[in-house]
Amino acid sequence: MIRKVLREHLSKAMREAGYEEVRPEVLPTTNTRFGDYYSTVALRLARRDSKQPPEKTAKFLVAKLAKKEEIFKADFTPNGFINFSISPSFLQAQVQEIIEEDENFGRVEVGKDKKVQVEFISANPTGPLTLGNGRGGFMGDALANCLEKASFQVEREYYINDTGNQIKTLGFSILDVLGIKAEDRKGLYKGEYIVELAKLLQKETDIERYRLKPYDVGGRGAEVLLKEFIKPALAKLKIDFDAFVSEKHLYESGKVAAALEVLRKKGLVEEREGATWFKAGGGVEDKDRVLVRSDVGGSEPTYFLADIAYHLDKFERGFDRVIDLWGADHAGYVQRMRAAAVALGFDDKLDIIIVQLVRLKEGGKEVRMSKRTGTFVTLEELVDKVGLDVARFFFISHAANTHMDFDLKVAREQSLKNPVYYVQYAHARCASILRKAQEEGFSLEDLSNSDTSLLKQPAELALIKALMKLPEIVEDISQNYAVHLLPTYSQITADLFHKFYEQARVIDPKDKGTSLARLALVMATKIILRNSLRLMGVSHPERMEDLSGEINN
RNA sequence: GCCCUCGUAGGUCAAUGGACAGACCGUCGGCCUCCGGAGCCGAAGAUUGCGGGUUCGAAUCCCGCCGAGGGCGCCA
Repeated sequence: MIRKVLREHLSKAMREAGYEEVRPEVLPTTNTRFGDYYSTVALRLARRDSKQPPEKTAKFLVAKLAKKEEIFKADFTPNGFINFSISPSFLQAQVQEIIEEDENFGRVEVGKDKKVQVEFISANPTGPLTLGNGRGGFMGDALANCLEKASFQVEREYYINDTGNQIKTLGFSILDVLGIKAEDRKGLYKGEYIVELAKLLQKETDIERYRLKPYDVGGRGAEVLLKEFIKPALAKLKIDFDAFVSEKHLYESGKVAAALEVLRKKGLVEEREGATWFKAGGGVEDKDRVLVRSDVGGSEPTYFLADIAYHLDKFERGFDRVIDLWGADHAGYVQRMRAAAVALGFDDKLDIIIVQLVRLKEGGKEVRMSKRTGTFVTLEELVDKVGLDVARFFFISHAANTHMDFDLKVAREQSLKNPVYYVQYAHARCASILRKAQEEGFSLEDLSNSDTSLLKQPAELALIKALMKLPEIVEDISQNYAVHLLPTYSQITADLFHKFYEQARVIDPKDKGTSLARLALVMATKIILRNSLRLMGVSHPERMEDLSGEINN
């Protein structure tokens, strides 16, 4: 990874110069005018030592840098930036490396010997998956893929909230459509799926038996819903989980009660007003949260206590890092979970990502989505309309904290000119060129041994610079969880490939050497695009025709 | 009322406190005797919601206001 190499060189130069900053930032430039990477250490140091102008520090550090003409050239500017340009010979060698590493290219070691858990979707088993679930689902899946690529041992988990009031409500809702009217029908779940669910339940069991026990009907309903609705949907969306953990099971196995004891032993618990409270500390009562409710005889634990038990369980399972992706409707809940994490000492191992909800629009007008009113678009409907690749790419393309609007009409109209096709087309084009080359009698077997030093055109070198950044992207995402960097990166790469294609003839029977070098570059591009698309869970067609059938509109 | 998040070209979004804020869609104008035109080249389009502050440097950090979304003590 070139960024790392530059960092190390700069770091060494700084140590030799007597500066403290051991791991200086080295960033890719946004403008090629300034080379390929740059560092602002000189500017940063100027803050500490105002007597030394940045330019002078930059000049001094550049002079200290070991001469590595075969890897990079360093320069400084009057305003104090240190700029690096990567040498063509280094770039040319990258093409061979990418081909040799193939599927493995992009792998980094940051997560070696570390276990990480990603918990995502965890949609309540009271209805089909929503667009918001899709956003969190695709992001969580892509994040898990990236963490794996960063050498973490990754586990994907779905937490099932299969207990509590919502289950009772589900039970009432099912009974209601079966003709057993609930007293208070206001909060009931509505929609086609409740009717379907009721039919399924009726078929498999004697509902009469449950007539007076809505909670049991709801419990069974949740099981069926998970099995018949949610899990098939996940399969269709190509999201795999390693584990489904049941909240109910946490209760049954005594883990919830055990968690309360842990808190009690640490002196974090207080009985007050008939309830049991978690003491947030700081001597302020208004941040305390209820662990065991008072209104049901002081015996019913809250979701909060169950969640503490759940997280304790996670860490008992030996994860070095736990990442929770929660919908924005849980944002207010983060603070109390964090407080519990601090009190129990796993704060530094827990990361909570809030994924903003998706606002649905129809022809520019907002449509309220609600399981209770039954007006919502399910993830499956969306995928049926625009295709899985488009849906995945679209949801991953937005940073988790941006509020996104989703207009099904627009999505359908735009699905054919979706940026995902731009990337897939570049991949198919690579495949096509390679096929053509074989027809023309070129052997693709040992492209990694072709003379890539013939790749000297600006468009060729620019493309290589993009290709070799994949490991940096993977490393960054494994640290900052910004999976939306992936679509952006793949688009930039595809863009540079298309530009290269337009101005450089790859297959030229009259110039075998250049042809082979360019074929190597095409092969390397194909590998990078394929690896990136895989990380996003998006298909990488050999021919664009392979995608037809993907869209059903 | 309080808390969290967001506000960037006409639209959808990028941009790790760094250099002249980048793409795509849309609009306008070009490019196929040749490896896939689902492509390429060019043009127009931005006072980064508004006002202050911190900094050598702010879309990014802090304060206030406006607008949007979400949440609010014992629902999950």
